[in-house]
Amino acid sequence: MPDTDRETRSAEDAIIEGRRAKAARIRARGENPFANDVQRHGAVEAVGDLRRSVASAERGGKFSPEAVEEIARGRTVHVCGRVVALRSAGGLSFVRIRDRSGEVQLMLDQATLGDRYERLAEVDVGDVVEATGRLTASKRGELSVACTEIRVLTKAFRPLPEKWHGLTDVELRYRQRYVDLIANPPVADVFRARSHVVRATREILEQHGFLEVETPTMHTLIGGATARPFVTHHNTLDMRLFMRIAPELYLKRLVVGGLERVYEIGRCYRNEGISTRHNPEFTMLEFYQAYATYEHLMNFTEVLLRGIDAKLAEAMPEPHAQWKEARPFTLDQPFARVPMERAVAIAAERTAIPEWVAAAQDGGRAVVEVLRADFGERIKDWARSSPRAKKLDWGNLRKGLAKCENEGERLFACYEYLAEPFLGDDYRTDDGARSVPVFIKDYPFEVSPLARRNDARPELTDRFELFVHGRELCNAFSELNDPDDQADRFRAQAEKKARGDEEAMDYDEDYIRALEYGMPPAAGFGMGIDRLVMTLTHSASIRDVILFPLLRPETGQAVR
RNA sequence: GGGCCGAUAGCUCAGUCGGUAGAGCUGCGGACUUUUAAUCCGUAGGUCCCGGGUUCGAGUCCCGGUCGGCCCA
Repeated sequence: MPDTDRETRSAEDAIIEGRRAKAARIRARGENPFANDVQRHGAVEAVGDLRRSVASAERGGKFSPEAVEEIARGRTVHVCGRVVALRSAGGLSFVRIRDRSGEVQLMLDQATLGDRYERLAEVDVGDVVEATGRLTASKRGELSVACTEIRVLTKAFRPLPEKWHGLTDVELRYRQRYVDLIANPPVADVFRARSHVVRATREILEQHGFLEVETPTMHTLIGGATARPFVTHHNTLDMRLFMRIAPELYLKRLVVGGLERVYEIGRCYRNEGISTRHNPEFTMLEFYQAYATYEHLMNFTEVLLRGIDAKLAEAMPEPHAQWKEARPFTLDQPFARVPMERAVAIAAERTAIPEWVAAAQDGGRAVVEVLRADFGERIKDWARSSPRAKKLDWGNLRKGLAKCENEGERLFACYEYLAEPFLGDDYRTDDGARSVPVFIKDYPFEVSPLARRNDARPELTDRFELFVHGRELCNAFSELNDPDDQADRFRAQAEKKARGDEEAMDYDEDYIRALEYGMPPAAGFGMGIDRLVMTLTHSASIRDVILFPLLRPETGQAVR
């Protein structure tokens, strides 16, 4: 029962109709409202280059018309961009356009343009225009192109969001990122920063002799991390495939193969919840270096992060200065290095719970022993001992400990609930103003199925994670290259899986075979690029650094 | 998965005790030859997220749902 008569015309429809009518007028004159013959005027100049070309005429952000014109010497400039503001003062109009490099004002004078001045009525905010003219400045010191020509290159049918507030509806921002990027310029800066971060990462790794490689993203087994995978299917081979959760095992095969220093920056997929720190697909950097240990990699991590930040600062000085100021942490001083047992002991002391403080004198393991016994009634006193104790997530600490199957998992659980939430508070600069990144190192082997055991204390592994202001950023270790030990660890994982652990790894026979050919001693490193960009640009959500984050599909939207 | 919060014009937001749906920006018409969120005059624009309930009457109260945000897992 179609009911077309009931069709209502919304305000937006009316605007779109008006803009289509303007496009029709342009067509009626014999011009194309979707023209693609820009180059007939010669090369288009980036407005950022124009601005730089007359930089010496600038004083305190303002340009003097005489100084600009003297430098420009009447040369005709040719610019293209999107109209972001439109103001008319009668016979003189101002059009602000933006291209990838910045913004510039166009001045349109009725006396100069004559009849063509009226065509300005066909231009709306949001249109893409082309203009030619000579470089000058307005009386108020705004760098401007005094136009001899302007035309619509691309007519925008839909109106942009409100000019002052921009687009703030978070859902719309993610669903229509193209609008977000136009309406909210700082958003575009974050994605420019992301590109610089990835490039800087490549440059630094190349400098250190690493080879970039690409390994499969569709795996037949689950490995390299503990996470639930996405499952897919290959028709011809009638084979189940998993989207990779990590590239680790393939990269280490390449170390066996003699490439010695390899890295990959690529998409990984984890079939888990969505949060401000998790998107189902994300970008991971992993690198592997033969003849290095996790101690080397701690040093290199500091070099890498400072190097990336320095290159970002060089590429985007103004936004970087703002981000750096807003950061609650600093990269400028040596990162803290704390064994996990020590981190637990320190955290226990800070709770001021007498039993815990006493146990902490004998180290983190002793604290774990105290917690191993049932909390019983003591939990009431414990939880009230201090402001720090009140902040502990007691319910999950208890639940987490109950699930543990061994000493290593218990130490890790204690670390996770006692120490990790406070890393940003506990490791600070001398003046206390900012947090200092901290390497937590020497993880129990039971929670590190691919890491090499410590020679002196085989119940620990040569592994670290880096936390920047409490946010996990990197995970690295000396690689386990003993095929028999690795086979044992895989078996333990397979048993976990058989008991219903959906995040456990599969037994990878081919990987064991590779290790049996001999992998040189090596250390490997993983870092989430998304989280790194969040950290450096002081973004609150991973969705602010992923152009098109996963969202539920739109519902109830009629096809337009 | 749980808790809290939100959804009203294209955008940003008000909407009192349940009683005719509001503003600014945008749009449209007009004035203005140096604007900078231009200004001034006029004018148009609504599936109040969806479904149900209570009521003489629901944007408002109740129930269910959808989508989103934040926090926790």
